Amino acid sequence: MRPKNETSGQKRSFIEKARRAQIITAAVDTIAEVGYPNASLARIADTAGISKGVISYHFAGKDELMDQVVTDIYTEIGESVLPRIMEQQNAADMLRAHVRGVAGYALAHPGRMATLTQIFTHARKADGTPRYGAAETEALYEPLENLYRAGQDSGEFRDFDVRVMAVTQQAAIDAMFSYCSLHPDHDLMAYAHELGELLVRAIRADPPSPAPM
Amino acid sequence: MRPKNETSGQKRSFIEKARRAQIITAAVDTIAEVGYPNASLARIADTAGISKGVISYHFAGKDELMDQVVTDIYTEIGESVLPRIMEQQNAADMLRAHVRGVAGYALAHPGRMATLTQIFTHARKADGTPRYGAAETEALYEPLENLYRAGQDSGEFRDFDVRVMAVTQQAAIDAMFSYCSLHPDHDLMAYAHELGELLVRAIRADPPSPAPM
DNA sequence: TCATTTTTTGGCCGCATGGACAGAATCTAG
DNA sequence: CTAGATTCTGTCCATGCGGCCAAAAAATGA
Repeated sequence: MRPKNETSGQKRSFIEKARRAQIITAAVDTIAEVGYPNASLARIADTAGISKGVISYHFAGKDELMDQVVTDIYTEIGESVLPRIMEQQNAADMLRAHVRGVAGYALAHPGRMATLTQIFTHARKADGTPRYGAAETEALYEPLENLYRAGQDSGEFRDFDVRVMAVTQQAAIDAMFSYCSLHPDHDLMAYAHELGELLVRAIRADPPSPAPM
Repeated sequence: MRPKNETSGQKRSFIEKARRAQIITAAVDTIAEVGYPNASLARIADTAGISKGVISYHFAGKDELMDQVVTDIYTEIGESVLPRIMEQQNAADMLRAHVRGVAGYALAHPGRMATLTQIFTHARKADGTPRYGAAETEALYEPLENLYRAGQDSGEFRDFDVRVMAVTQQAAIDAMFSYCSLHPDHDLMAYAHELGELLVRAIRADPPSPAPM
């Protein structure tokens, strides 16, 4: 029986939420450590120190659990990065803030970002097609494209295909995490700084003249 | 018993090679169609129209089969793209030729490229770690970095971190394929052209003056 | 032709997975 | 204290995997 969450009120609901949160945390840690394909329900339960059946009790299945993990991390990233972007004064700095902000979040919450990409790349539906496909990535591209267009309107950025650039920027950021997790000696923030510069130069407007001093 | 391939000579060897090639082709087609996680030996054998045991007879295991698939496609790409790069006269055009050359190969051999990335991202060793990791990607980055350095030496390119750029370019190309396979309406060559421009601009030297006519 | 070798078949094995479930343990309310 | 609801445990199950193998089939060579 799933809990009713109706008349029982606050305390029951709190326990319920706490258990779910605990399981989600265990899922994140497990995926980050052993990768999605090896993060079985049994292993996640083991990490949480509970029996496997508890997961089935609190979640409809592995799919719902992964959905929760994704939305949890996703909203957390947004809350962390968006303010940093909004405090910038121009589009180029916003772009740089995006790259560095995401990198900063990854540093502050090791494994969270890796877990997200693990789920995105490995989770599949029953028929074998990727579970998080076009719709989810579209949500990532849209704000980037708005940023590009704002820069184009203000004259900061040249004319370019915003969709290609959005795909490229997102892929470049993903690759940054993959590479830095594989080569821990490479400083992530330094990488982010360099990548931000690459991206800005790729789309900035041509300087009308050799800017005089 | 595995064949000896010693005194028996040509004909036996030819049959052996043909079977292996047939199986490899079936593996590529299967992975491209249903994705690596669903491309079981049984399914690959089914695609090839043979019994599952034949694969075990001609290959040591799934790992060796995948190794063959990877090296086959990989050398084929090199043979297709390298000449196009070499006929260019400067580093920027070489970079553009690289992007467009890989895109052209993907168009000429649908599924091959997707299969390669499928194997890279999903194939795992027994312990769960990725089977194709740092060493394989390093082989991809090295020629790119040499190209960048040549451009830097000639003054075409500015000073930048060649490693970050190599990772970024490779990731951008991978993303191009992922995106275009998900959105078949988006023209791949047009995308490649746009991406080439983005990448060149990201690293080209600052124009010393508004180039006079 | 027929013995020998090479190749293929189809089924079996051990293993791991996600999910389901009966029953035990725990908590809550009267 | 007790009855009932809630939560947890451990086990069982069907499924699908890669790999293995005995025996059938086909190819080869004398």
